[in-house]
Order: sequence, then structure tokens, then C-alpha cells
Amino acid sequence: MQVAQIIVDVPTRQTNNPYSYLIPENLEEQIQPGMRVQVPFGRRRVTGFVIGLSDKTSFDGKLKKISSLVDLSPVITPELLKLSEWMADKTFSFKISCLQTMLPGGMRTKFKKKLLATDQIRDTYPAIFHGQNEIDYDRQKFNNKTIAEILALRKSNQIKVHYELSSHAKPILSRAYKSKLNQQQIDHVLIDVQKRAVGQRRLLKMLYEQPSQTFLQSKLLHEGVGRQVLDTAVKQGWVTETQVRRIRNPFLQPVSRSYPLDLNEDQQTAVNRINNAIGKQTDTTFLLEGVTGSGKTEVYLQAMAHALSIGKTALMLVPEITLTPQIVGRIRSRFGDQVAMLHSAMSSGERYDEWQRINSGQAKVVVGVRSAIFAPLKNIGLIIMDEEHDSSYKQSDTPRYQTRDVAKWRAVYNHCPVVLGSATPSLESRARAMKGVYQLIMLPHRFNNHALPHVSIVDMKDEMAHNRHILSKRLSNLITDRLEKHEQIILLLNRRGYSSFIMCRDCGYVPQCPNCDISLTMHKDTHTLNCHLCGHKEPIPTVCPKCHSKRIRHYGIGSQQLEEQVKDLFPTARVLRMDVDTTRKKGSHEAIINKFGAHKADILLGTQMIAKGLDFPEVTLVGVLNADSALQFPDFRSSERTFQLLTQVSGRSGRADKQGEVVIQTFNPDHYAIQLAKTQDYEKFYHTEMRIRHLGKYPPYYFTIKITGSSPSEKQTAYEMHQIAGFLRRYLTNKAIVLGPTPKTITRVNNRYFYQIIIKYRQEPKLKAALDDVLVKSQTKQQGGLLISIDNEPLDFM
DNA sequence: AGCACGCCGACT
DNA sequence: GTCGGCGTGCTC
Repeated sequence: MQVAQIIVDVPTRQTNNPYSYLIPENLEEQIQPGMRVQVPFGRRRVTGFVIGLSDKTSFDGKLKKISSLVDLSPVITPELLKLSEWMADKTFSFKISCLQTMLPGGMRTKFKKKLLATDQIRDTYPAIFHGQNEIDYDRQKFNNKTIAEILALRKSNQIKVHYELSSHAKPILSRAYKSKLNQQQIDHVLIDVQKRAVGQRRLLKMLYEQPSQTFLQSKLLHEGVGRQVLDTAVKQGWVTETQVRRIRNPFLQPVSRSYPLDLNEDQQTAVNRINNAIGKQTDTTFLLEGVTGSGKTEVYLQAMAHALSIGKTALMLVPEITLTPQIVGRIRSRFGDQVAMLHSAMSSGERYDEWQRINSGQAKVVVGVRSAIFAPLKNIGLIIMDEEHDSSYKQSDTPRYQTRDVAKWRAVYNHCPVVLGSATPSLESRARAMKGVYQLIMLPHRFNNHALPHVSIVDMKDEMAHNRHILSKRLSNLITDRLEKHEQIILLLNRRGYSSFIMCRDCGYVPQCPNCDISLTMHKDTHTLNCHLCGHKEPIPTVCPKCHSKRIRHYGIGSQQLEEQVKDLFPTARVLRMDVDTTRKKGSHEAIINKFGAHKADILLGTQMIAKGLDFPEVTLVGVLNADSALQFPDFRSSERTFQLLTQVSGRSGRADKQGEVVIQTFNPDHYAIQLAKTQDYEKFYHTEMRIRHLGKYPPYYFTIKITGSSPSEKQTAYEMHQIAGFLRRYLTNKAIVLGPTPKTITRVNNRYFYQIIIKYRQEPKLKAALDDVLVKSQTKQQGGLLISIDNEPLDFM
């Protein structure tokens, strides 16, 4: 008898290895690795992934049988199966979590448990059934007494339990009709059809003209063939009714075809080097460092075209907020229907259909965000990561993978190159390029030699002396000037909401979140104070809850208030605001971009999501209102973030034939990140920052690991974390640096206390084993509910 | 994660 | 005695 190795959907340390199951005879032919199945697991039934088939097992107990198949064909390719193993190991996460993240959201299945009343119970229905035969079993909804009752009923066979598989992504099926008659027969039928039966005549005419065509019902309706007519036609035996799968189309507008542009010398060299690697099938990693506007995208497009031309596929990743219709349109205009897009703003149905097009081999080019690195593409010829330094490439919850590493793994597997593109590469990547691990390709010139924007820095300390307004004199003068010239303006303020906090002028009381150690942010549109961490909301008080004073004021300015002030100051200007709060609805992000792009607004203001990837030729002024916002964080990457952000927004100004202007408002005008962003001097920034990283023993000189522990008791958390730190210090070599435990910057979130340990190391062969040990121990002993999570190469130490 | 089992204190 | 709360261990 055949046996299948299965990873069950139970994300715990104890169940993190394959379980063996017998394959029922009727499934033997169909079952393949990479398919999902339903299996009995203890007294429950769960979903599992088949990762292998064999004719024996090392398990010496009695094997259970697979209940049924979830998929008709594999959803995880052999390549991705292997990748999931590596990833679970690398990110200290469960295999099942890795497998699940590889599927588009909507395809993840969950079992719904249902209670079914049997014949024995008919007369004595317990109250919970409400007279119904079947109810959902919801553990949260029932109290302990009811659960005990249910268990008793089940034991005495009065009720049964069954499981229903649910997954919300399903294909859309549309009704369609196909002719059963040939042209001769139609001629014959037509004789008997009355003159006034217009619909029937119309239908028959269409069938006559395209005899082999399958007509969608929606199409027929559009042509004036109604429901009743079709019913008659089926009854008369003229047509057969069938179902056709409709592919949802996530692309809003059709695009016209475009052709490769002429390249300048630098671009041509870049394309040649990449194409050469594609042709030779080497897994080289290129770092494509090009200033903003140097034409990186055209290099990507031509390299992708080369991969396609030799029969391979291509994968291109972009940061979350850069994946706009602009860039997708550009790729689609070059590659047409071969392009599939994967983006979190798409509905789960759209994502499902796009994923199917990739899995079936129809789509040869994939453009998408982080999770698209798991696209089931076969025979990859090129992987591109645009804006490789972007923080959205690191997943912040489990599995905490860095997309760059996954890309590298797939490149090795597929024997293809990876291209990392950026104007401001991460220090890690640039350092690797300097060491020769990556190959550096430079694009030092702007396309058509457009001049870089003129950048000026305004010292807000001086400004505050005579002007209390958020907009400096210089910036507001320039805005007036641009409005007169009918040019566009972008204003960046990295704080959403209306104000950062409110405070009582009399007693100094600041409303805090009841669940977290953070002050609440005022949102004027919803009239609430919101916690940006746990989502808590409460009404804005009119009197101070502590001293009953009415003198409550707000401090710090957020994007909502900026919008208000800009409208006051420039009453004739048309203003658009873009932040998390205005883009929550599907399509609203695109709507704002399209509106601004069509020059239906003069000023676009918003949080950092406006900084990236947008290309508006009419924008000639960019204002950064609080350039220091990132610098205030006590984190080793804050300078890098600030430099990258400022460089990137600056690139938004004056891309076409107009000279751009950038105003950076700051309280730290002398900070090197701000000074070097002014001259867009990446080289100097790189060297300065590397020196600091070297002194502080930070990445890329050291590898890092962050261990976070939390529990409802602060004392408990601190104690357990001390134990762990002590263990690590004893276990690791004396070259490893173990910092902490320290309480996190925001210690309490959602009524749990968070502490962390940071490990810095260069070579530590026993580290992996030590950390696995920490994880195992933390789960076998309950440890008072201490939850441990490990982040390999965290983005920050906060 | 769930679910069962077993131990222990409290209550009819 | 027995009910139920909670810690512990197992699931092919």
C-alpha cells in the first residue's frame, strides 16, 4: 500500500514534521506531491499538504487513511516544496506556515465544524439548535457548560460532528450557449419562427453566422437575446446550455502596444550584461544602481523580453505602494496578455484567477509585491526586484522572510540571474557588491540628461522664531509661485491622523490607550481618538477627565490637519490627500493617482506612500515637512531610511523638461543623512554610514537576530527572557554579542508586555541549534504564557 | 490548535 | 462523592 507524507495544518512545534497516511485505492492514481488533502488528526479533521509519496513509513503505529483530496492538481510545485523546507529552517517558522504563505490568500482553506442532530435526539432538541437540524460549532460562542453538554450528546450518539471545507476564492462560472444546429437546419427552423419573435430570429442569425461559437449569456443579453428566448431555444433543442469559467480581469484599462526604446550607452551595457547571464543560465546577482530617472525600468523590460525570447519566464517584484497602474500598464503594453499581476489590493477572486493563469503556464511574466516571489512560475529566466532597499520586502510577521533571500534561492534553483535595482541600495546589498558577491552595474546619468532637482534645506529652529506655521516661508512662497504657473506640488508629511496627541493645558493630562503604552492620535473626520497599534477608538473628550478643565488642545500636526491648513492658506488650490485613511477602499489609491496625474488637482499631500514610484511630469515642487520623523526613532537604520526617503521624494520633482525644486524642512539641518540627500550623494552616504555601522557593530558587518518575548505579566516576561539570555551567553562563543533583555520601546501592546534580546554575531555555528532549543523549551513548558518569536535579520531593533 | 485525560479543591 | 477548573501531553 502507498503511503503519503503530509504536513498537517496545525502550526505548532510538536507537529512541525510530516505525518504518514495511507492512500485509499481510489486516490492512488490521482494523488501527487503538492496537493492538499483532508486527513483525520486525533479526533479532528484537518487540511494537510502532501510533500512526498513512498511505499513505506518509519512510523510504527497504525496508519490512518487520507479522507479526500482538496485539489485536483498540485498547488505547490516541486520547487516550492523544497523552498518551504529551507524557508521554515531559515526563518524559525513552521513548515505549514511557509506552505500556506505560498498560496494566494483566498485559497487557504479552513474547516468549519458543524453539529448535526441525529434521529435519536428529535424530540429533545437542546436549546442551542434553535429548532434547526444543523448548526455551526463556534467555540467562542458557547460557554463551558454548553460545551460539556455537546460533548455528552456526542458521546451518546445523539449528535454528530461533521466538517465542511471552506475557501472563499472560487472560479466564476457563467452560463453560455452553443448551437446544436448546422446552417441548413437553422434555415429550416427559421421557416416556422414567427416574424414577431424578434429575439429568436436574432439568436438564430447569430448561430448561423458563427456556428461553432460558444456565446456567453451576458453577450447574448447585450445583443438583445433575453432570458425567455434562451429558455425556448434550449427547449426547442436549438442550443445547449454550458458553463464557462470567466477569468476576472484585474486590469482596469486596456493598453496599447509599446516597443523597446532606444537605450543610452549605460543602459545598453546593463542589458548586455544581464542578457548574457540569462543566456548562460548563471545565478549571478546584479545590483543595478541608477539615479532616479536613469531608465532602470527600460533595462528591466528589455532583459525580461530576452528571457521570454529564449522560452523562459520572468518575475518582477516591486514594493507594495509602487505597484500602480502606471508601472503595470507599462509592462503590459510590452508583453500583453502574458502578464499576470499579484497585488494585495486586488480582490481574493482576482488574485486566485491570476494565480491560476500562472500555475497553468498561461502567464509568462509576473509582476507583483513581496508575496509574488512564491508565484508558481516554471522555468524562470530572470528575477527582478525593483527598489530592492524597500522595507516592504521583509515580512513583518511569521514567516519573517526577506524576499531578497528567497529570490536568491529560486535563482539558484532555476539557474537564472537576479537583478536588484535601486537608486539608494541597502547597505547590505551595496557592501556585497563591493566584496564581489554581487555584480555592480551603474546607471549614473539621468535619461536624456535631465538636470537633478535643486534642493534647499530650511532650518525649522530659525523658522519657528518668526513663523509658527507648519509651512516655512520659503515653501509657501514657492507653492504660490507654482500655483500661478499651473504646475503641480507634492507635500510629504510622515504622520497620519489630525494631530499626534491631545493634552490638557491645565494639568498636562494626555489620553493614553488603555491597552498599550502609547498616547492616542486624534482623528477629526471620525471624531475619535485612535490607537495606531491595537485599533482602540474612543470619543474625543471635551473636558479633561482628570481635572475637568475645558482647555484641551492638540499638538503635533498630521496629514488631516495639514490638508485643512493648506486649504486655508491656498483657497483656490485643488488639494488631494493620500494616506492609509483615504486609500483604505479598493481602487481609491488608483483614483487619487489618476486624478492627480490628469492634473485635476494642484497639490498632492500625504504620508510616505506618495514618495515612491510615482511619475508626474507636471510636478516641479516637492516639500518634505518633517524630514526628521524617521531620525527620531532610536534605531540603527534611521539614517538610512531618512536618506532613502529624501532621495526618493526628491526624484519626484521635475522629471520632464522642467527644472524641479525640493524643499526639506528639518530641525536637524546638519545631520549627514539630510545634507547628503541634498546633493543626492549616495557614495558619500554609503561610506559615512558604513563607518558608523562598523563602529556600532551593526549590519552589514554583523549578522543579527532579534528574540521577542511577551506575556500578560511584565515580571514573568522579564524573568523568562533573562533565563533565555543567560542560556545563550553560556552556549554561544564569547565573540557573539547578546544584548538584553530590554523592554521594547513600546513595552505594553494589547495588554501584553514585550521584551527583546538582540544577538549580533559573525560566525556562530551553534546558534541555530541554540535558538531551536529556546523555541522547543518555550513551548513544552507553558512558562506562564510566554510567547517567543525569532526574527532573523530584523529590519529594526525596536 | 483542539481535544482528552488526570489531578485537585470546592460544594451538594 | 462529584463537578469543574486548569496543567500536560498527543495527534500518522
